[in-house]
Amino acid sequence: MSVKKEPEKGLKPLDVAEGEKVVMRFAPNPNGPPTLGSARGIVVNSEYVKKYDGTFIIRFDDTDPQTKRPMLEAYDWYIEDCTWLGAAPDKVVIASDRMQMYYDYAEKLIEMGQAYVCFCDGGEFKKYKDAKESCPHRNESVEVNLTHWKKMVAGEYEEKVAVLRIKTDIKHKDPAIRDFGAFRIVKVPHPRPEVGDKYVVWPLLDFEGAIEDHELGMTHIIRGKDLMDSETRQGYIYKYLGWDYPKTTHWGRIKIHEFGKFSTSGLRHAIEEGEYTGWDDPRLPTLRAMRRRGIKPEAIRKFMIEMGVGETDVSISLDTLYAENRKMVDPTANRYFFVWDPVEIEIQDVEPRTATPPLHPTENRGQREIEVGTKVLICKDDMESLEVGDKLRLKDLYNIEITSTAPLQAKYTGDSMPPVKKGEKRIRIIHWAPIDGAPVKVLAPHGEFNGIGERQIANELDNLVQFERFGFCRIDSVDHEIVAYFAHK
RNA sequence: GCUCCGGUAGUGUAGUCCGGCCAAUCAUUCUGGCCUUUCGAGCCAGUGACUCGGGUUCGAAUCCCGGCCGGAGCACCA
Repeated sequence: MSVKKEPEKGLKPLDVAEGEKVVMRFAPNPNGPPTLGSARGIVVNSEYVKKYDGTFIIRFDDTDPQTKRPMLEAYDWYIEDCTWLGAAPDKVVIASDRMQMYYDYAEKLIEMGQAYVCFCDGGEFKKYKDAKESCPHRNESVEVNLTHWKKMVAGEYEEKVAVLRIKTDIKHKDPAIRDFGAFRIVKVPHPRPEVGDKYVVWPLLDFEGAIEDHELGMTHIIRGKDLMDSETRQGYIYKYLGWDYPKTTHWGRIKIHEFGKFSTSGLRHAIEEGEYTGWDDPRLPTLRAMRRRGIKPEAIRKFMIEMGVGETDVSISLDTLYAENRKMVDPTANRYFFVWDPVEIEIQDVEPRTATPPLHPTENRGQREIEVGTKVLICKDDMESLEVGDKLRLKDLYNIEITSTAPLQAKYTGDSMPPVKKGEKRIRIIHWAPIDGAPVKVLAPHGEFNGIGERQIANELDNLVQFERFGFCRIDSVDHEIVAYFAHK
């Protein structure tokens, strides 16, 4: 009766029947690499499957060789990225391998009198539909429809001439439901070589999905709310075939502030134009880019799970994801100095020495060693605010006082942190780099940064480090120069 | 035009099914403070919300009706 209102953690429970074995799927069209948007589907579905010890299936809905043409490499990329996200599939199904099955069911439905070949063009059919009237082809006999269907499959009609429709209720109050299309003709070969030009008649999503969800024994489906009407449409197929429909949940659109609106085809075009370096360019919302930047899969999982499954459209900022990632990497990320837009500063009255800043401010991970002569590099940004007489501290090195700005010069004023008097602001601390440090390039979503960093950064290949006062970066390569990908502050 | 769905702080969520424990949870952002060493990390604190109007009720974020706002479908895309 009175149920406690405990704050609920994670995903809401699923409606699972006694003894039911949960089967769920993620069903992308591989027309590009998985993005942060895909991650929601991957993570949430796989998380439910983990929770209920079920089966997680990846199904490639690749039945459109033309408009949203699949990309050959993307099939593997999906598996790769799912595995990276901790969502390795129990089973992988490719729709374009299963065409005969779709044809068999189509034929069966025609024989039952529940599907017909329609020769109306789009506008023509819409008129009938809007008037709640049958088109002339709807009442053709089973025999005639079968003949037409066989000619259609055999490639005897041109594109757009014929389509197979499922009979629903032509007078249904919702126009979206009335006699939807199930197959159309596309004479463009499929990109997969094993499929190629074997088929000219391709199923539409509502049909393909309906058949597959039943064939694969799906118990629960989570999908975008743009597919809400699908259940009603597909329900007719299920009714004709005597099947039970899986339990469905819908979620709203997800928009990410940092990336705004993007389309796979738009991104592909921009990459081809050389606007981006590739599908893992740090400015892109792909999972490959996230991985390269050092975003942990666990952070993405947590982020998506906490977002939950709601029907409202969400417009989120990546700050939350970054914060999650930062918590995970902060204890293990070593600290280094990286000076972008470096300028030289000469320090007078000082002996060369070795600075030994700690690798981490709180974890006891040892220290780095930096040889310092009489000159160091500091950021141009820091330099620009300096005036003669300013006192500041070079972090983990010593204190200086600016003596000249026109060649930038300072004098050494002591090793220890000056005591802070009450009410006074603590001395300004800036970071620096040795004059003979390693060249470093940072590729970030907000631009490219070039400068000099500590030489020891070269030992951190593939690790996530923090460049002090700059942000967390993954060291991507250490060849002639160090290349780092920016993760977040 | 027809049909469907949704609306809790800047953002995302918990709570809504089964009204009282909700002057509303958690996270993030923002602001401020702390730190013998990051103006950017860390630590601490603070600001900040039930779309509006009616109704039912002793009592409504929760139930009902209406308005407003937002989203989606009506494709030979997925």
